[in-house]
Amino acid sequence: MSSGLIADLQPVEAASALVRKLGALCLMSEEEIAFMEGLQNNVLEAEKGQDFIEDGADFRTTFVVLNGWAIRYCLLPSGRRQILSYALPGDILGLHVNFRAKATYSAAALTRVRLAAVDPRRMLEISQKYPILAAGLSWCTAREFAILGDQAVRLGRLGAQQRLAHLLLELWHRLELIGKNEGDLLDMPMTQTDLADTLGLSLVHINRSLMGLRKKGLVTLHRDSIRLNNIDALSAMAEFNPEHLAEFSI
Amino acid sequence: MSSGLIADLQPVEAASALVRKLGALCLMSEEEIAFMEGLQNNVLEAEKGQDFIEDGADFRTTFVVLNGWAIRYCLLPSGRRQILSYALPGDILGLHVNFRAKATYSAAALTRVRLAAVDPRRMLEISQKYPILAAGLSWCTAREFAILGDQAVRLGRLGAQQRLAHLLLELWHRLELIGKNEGDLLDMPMTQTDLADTLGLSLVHINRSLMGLRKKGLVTLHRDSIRLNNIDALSAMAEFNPEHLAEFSI
DNA sequence: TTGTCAGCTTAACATAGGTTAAAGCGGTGC
DNA sequence: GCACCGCTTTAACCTATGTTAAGCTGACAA
Repeated sequence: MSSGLIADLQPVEAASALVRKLGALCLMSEEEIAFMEGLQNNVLEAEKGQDFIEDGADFRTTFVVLNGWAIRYCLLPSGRRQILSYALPGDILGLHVNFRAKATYSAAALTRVRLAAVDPRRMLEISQKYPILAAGLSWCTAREFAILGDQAVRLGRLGAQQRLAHLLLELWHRLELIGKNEGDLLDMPMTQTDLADTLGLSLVHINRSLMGLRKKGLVTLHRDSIRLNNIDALSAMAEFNPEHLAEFSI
Repeated sequence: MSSGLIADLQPVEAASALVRKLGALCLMSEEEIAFMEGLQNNVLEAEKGQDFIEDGADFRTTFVVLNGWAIRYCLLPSGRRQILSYALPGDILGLHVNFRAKATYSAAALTRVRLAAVDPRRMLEISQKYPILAAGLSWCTAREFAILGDQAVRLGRLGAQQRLAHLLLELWHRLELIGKNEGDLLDMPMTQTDLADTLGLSLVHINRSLMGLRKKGLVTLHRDSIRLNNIDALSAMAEFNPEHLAEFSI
């Protein structure tokens, strides 16, 4: 089928999403890259909707998201759910699980997702042997904090349309960093129920707010994606601060 | 409130709430204890209300709270404030600041507070040289995540009285671990305006909710403290999960 | 083709919480 | 002792969001 010319070969993803992400942040040696890739050999797959971390259960594995989306969430005794954050390709779940006995949140696959399972002791090993990688992981941690902080700001101090716009902008910027956006078109694998549980609103009000943004011409809705028609206007109305997700500078 | 510059802080003598906290979690060698104590030599003092970390500013110092309370918060362009978390004695602010150029939140003294300023490179040094300490710090990080996650749950999925009760229980449990509670009496250095900005409510509604909890006999209000009359009943009504703050087990 | 099902949309009505305003209350400085 | 000031408390009224309920739509399978 192939003509045998090198030029005909399909470019293969040269590196895992995590290595590409870290590579965008700091200059890694061949050895460091090899080590990080080696960490991700134990690959698991979770079906859409499947839980792979459970709040309160023993939790001694670190997961790296290879592709697909996952959510971190808490379930309350009353049955209400709060989604804490979205995990995108290259994100790490349970980076600081180390010796903590129990998970403090659950995680589930939002789409079919491929995960690398890593022994957290190997993550500690990184800190001891590879200072550059350690700095990169530390940056990932700081970023996770900033993302969760922004989530608290949305929930505490923004109105419904603002919350929606703010979340869409966060996801758009994060996908931008890992090169998974097509212009201003944003992938939307989550349902409106998921959005409601993320933004502390009811399903009905999520729909109202989405229609409100559409009526203002700020977004265009598609089946599994959403177009951000005016990122500047959205950022202004949502009081969004992209600095919190800003790229690395040494 | 003030200029927020580190240079404004008053230098005073050293102490070590953090070593006591870590000591409760893991067995440290003399050398490790000495190292941790040595980190906390550069002591500063912040007046009540004084900012010492500013969102967006260059941020290359890690702070250890020696005594007093601080808050982490974000200010929105509209002027609204969201308090993200309370920092108590032994807590670390900016543990993962490392090479991240800018702070993604502000921090201010809620009471007069004594802080140890640490070069974040020395925190990285810990990971390389002292595995036990590194595990302890990793535990601190995981705990901060759990606390911030609980804050998101409060804001997203609890009613006003539940949010209040949930926050009071969190603080009570955290103070319990560092031995700063007197029975069920909880220190309350924050104003009702602070509570409002923590819980995503208005000042008036915070007061209504507080009165509601009092009317139910769940709390007794004092000038600068609050008595939790029935921790079990409070935990049940707030759907509070103390496991998220549980103590260490190796 | 048709039935089913998950997810989306809309409407009518209910309520938790916001806003504004004003009074009370306990320190602190003069 | 008085005046001020930050903080708390309460009341009256308003609005954003929740709830319930009912169609709607498109995908998929029999």
